[in-house]
Amino acid sequence: MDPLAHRTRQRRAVFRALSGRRGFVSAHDLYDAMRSAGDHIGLATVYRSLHALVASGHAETFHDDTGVQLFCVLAPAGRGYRLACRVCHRRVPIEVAPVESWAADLAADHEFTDVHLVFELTGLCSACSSPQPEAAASGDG
Amino acid sequence: MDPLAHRTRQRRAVFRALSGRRGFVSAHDLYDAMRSAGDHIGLATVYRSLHALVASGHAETFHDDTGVQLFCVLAPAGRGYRLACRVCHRRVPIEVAPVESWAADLAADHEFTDVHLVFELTGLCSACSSPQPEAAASGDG
DNA sequence: ATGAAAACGAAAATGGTTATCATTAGTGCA
DNA sequence: TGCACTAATGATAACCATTTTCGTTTTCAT
Repeated sequence: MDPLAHRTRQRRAVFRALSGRRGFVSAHDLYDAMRSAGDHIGLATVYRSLHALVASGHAETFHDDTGVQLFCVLAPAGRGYRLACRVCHRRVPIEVAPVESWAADLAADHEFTDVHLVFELTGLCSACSSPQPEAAASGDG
Repeated sequence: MDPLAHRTRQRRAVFRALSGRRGFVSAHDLYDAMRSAGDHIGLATVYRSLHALVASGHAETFHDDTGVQLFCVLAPAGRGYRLACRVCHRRVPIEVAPVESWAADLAADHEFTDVHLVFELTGLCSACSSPQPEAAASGDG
């Protein structure tokens, strides 16, 4: 099934908006972005479309530390992973094969099947980290 | 630091109640159980105590498929990463150091700082994947 | 026992997600 | 192309887990 073959304009728009994102987004963020971009769409429709995309296997989702559900276009093996700057959104393609094989290996080792790997690596690129004030740099842990 | 050394009766009670549980519990479930058992305690206090336990490293928490936060006394491995079964929530502590160092290495290689690694590995454990009836407990996927 | 500070509990507030329902858009068929 | 039927939409209310509020109670140190 082709996600772009979805019946409605809105669902296609959601898929396109999600595809244009690097990394995971919350439904609300995507909604805000789409409205800002001029799309006329409702929050409920964004949620429905996102869930439809997940159900049909075109997107994946998980809940972050605060319980918010995040979405991302499904990354086929070997594609979609990247190192992204949280400030300027610069993306660096990375070779994630070792991690994937490590994960597959580990899962098989514990007799787990149907393994899902959610993986996202973000940071501040050299350009964005240089002039950053150091005030709130304290990471916990 | 001994979790039983917490200042208040309530916090001790929450720790004891959580310790008596085999798997993960939601704050509300624990609250209900404690009230049923005769404890006089408020919901907010259960949440506060649970979070304090997590913060002090005596419990761990994650969000299930529906976004509900579940708690459990800390597994021996300590770190937040694990391989988890999406059906029965059985967890296998995993050695994630190689991935962390790989990520740190990669980030440094690209001059990224303040790196965030979102990493989640889930699957179906041997018990849950073998005799899956496709009608009843079908995990959509 | 006494005072200051922290924790408590009940209830209200918060906020992300889902349900409702009148309306609109999309699909199949003549 | 036009019509009828069905599913999708969108504004808003409802939901519900979690957090905050705030007056009261408990704890810790003296």
